[in-house]
Amino acid sequence: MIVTMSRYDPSAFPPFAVTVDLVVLTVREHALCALLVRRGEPPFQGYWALPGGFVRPDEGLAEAASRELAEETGLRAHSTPGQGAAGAHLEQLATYGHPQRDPRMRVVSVAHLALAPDLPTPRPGGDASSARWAPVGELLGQTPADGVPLAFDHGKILADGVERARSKIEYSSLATAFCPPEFTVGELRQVYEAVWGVALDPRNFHRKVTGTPGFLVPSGGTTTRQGGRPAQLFKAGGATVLNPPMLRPDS
Amino acid sequence: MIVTMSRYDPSAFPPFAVTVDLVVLTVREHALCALLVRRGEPPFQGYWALPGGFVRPDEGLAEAASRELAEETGLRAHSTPGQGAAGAHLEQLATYGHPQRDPRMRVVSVAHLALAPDLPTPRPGGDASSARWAPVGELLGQTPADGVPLAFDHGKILADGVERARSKIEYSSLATAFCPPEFTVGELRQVYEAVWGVALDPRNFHRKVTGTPGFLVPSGGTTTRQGGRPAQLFKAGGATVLNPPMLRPDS
DNA sequence: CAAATAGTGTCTTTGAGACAGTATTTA
DNA sequence: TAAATACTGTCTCAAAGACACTATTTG
Repeated sequence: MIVTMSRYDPSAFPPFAVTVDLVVLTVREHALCALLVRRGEPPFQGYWALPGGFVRPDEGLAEAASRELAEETGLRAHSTPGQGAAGAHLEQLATYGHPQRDPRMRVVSVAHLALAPDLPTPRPGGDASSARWAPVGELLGQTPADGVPLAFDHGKILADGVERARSKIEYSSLATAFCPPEFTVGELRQVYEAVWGVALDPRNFHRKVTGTPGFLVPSGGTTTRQGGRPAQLFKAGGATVLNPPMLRPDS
Repeated sequence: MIVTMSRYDPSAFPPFAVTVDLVVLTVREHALCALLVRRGEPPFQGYWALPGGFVRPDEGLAEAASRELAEETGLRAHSTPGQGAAGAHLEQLATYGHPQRDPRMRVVSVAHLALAPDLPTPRPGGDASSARWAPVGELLGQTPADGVPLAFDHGKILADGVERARSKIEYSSLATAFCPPEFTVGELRQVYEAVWGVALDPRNFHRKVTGTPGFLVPSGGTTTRQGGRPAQLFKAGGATVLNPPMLRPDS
């Protein structure tokens, strides 16, 4: 497939397929989990893969990612944090275009990262034969026992997405994207603990997040769904950048 | 150009052109500057644009960006900081794929960010009729008087690249990519001041960078090229992540 | 000499981490 | 009652910002 082309003549261009792949993350049962779908046909038939699909001729990249997300999960996407409910945070992650990443032809994939609160049960969309939430710890070589790798270069894409999420909750309010519309400080702390895989001091965490301007806004109510003394309920505040940032231990 | 396709059949895919565009930044005369080339043909004939070109059928995205960088500047790219000399830092920035971003056809551009030390004079590559280093302050609406916008969506791409550079020198050693192989603490401070557009206290800056483990390594020599008392020369150290980070004033 | 840049020291304030202690619920 | 979670306060240490001071060059 050699195509003669001049540098400024797009009518003679080498043809590529462009897809979007999604790293959809949530926190369930104190673990960071990613949405996977099982491939129904070759290549990599029977392997688990990230959800995704072709970008249509007349839609933008974010639009395609948003459409795929809705097809796979029913979530509506937005790029500002704090909506909760049936919404997920969605942002572009990176683009993967190794010439042989798809054995059939040249495919460039624009990966996106979606962060969502815990959802009922995965809803397989399109023609994927099934879908599941997989703890990322079991997928990223930390537990190589479970070891069937993901299809294509999706293991690398997932690792990049997880790393992006881990670093972004340090200096942004994105951790609230993993929470329902109203949540307690303890629930937010469990998000940080699950995403970072560390234990945080509940007392210092409380002082920190309630003292960071614009991070949390009291919603007025309280809840005892975590047991113990009733906890104040909060909504995400208007701040998107945290100043000072949350500090990840060790690193 | 409507193409019938099934979700998993890439032999019936909607055709896209894929390009790489480069945000090449350097610091000259105390100002952050970007490399621009003038377009020789429509659309946007006579406008300034970011350098870039088509990805070839058998090359990867980083490979294409590296090739374009060499064609436009003669720089060899690497993705680890501190090489200096004829090398530039190169990393993927983001991908831009609005359906109408190129009036001729559907083009998806994978933008890359390159950081280079001050270079002799721009070397127009390919068939660009000329090239220049433009101070980014004059391009980003901060001085709207100079006001001819860039071609396509390159103004947005440039803004995203500058923002990436500004934030990345906070927590990484990337500022050394703007320096020659050996440099003084004062020269490194001028890089931070030019990229951030602020004045920093030379004494606190000196204490900070020399106290951050792995950031700088004394090379043994001294220089008086900045005037005044001879200054120690340093090379970039092995650290890529700065802990604690450099703090940008105000923000 | 003055002026410029390099480098050190010192004080104050902010904030992170450790952790004691109190408050309010459920079992 | 014990146990769990929510929250407040206090101490210590690290580091950022302000800035006085000394060191070594050029003009």
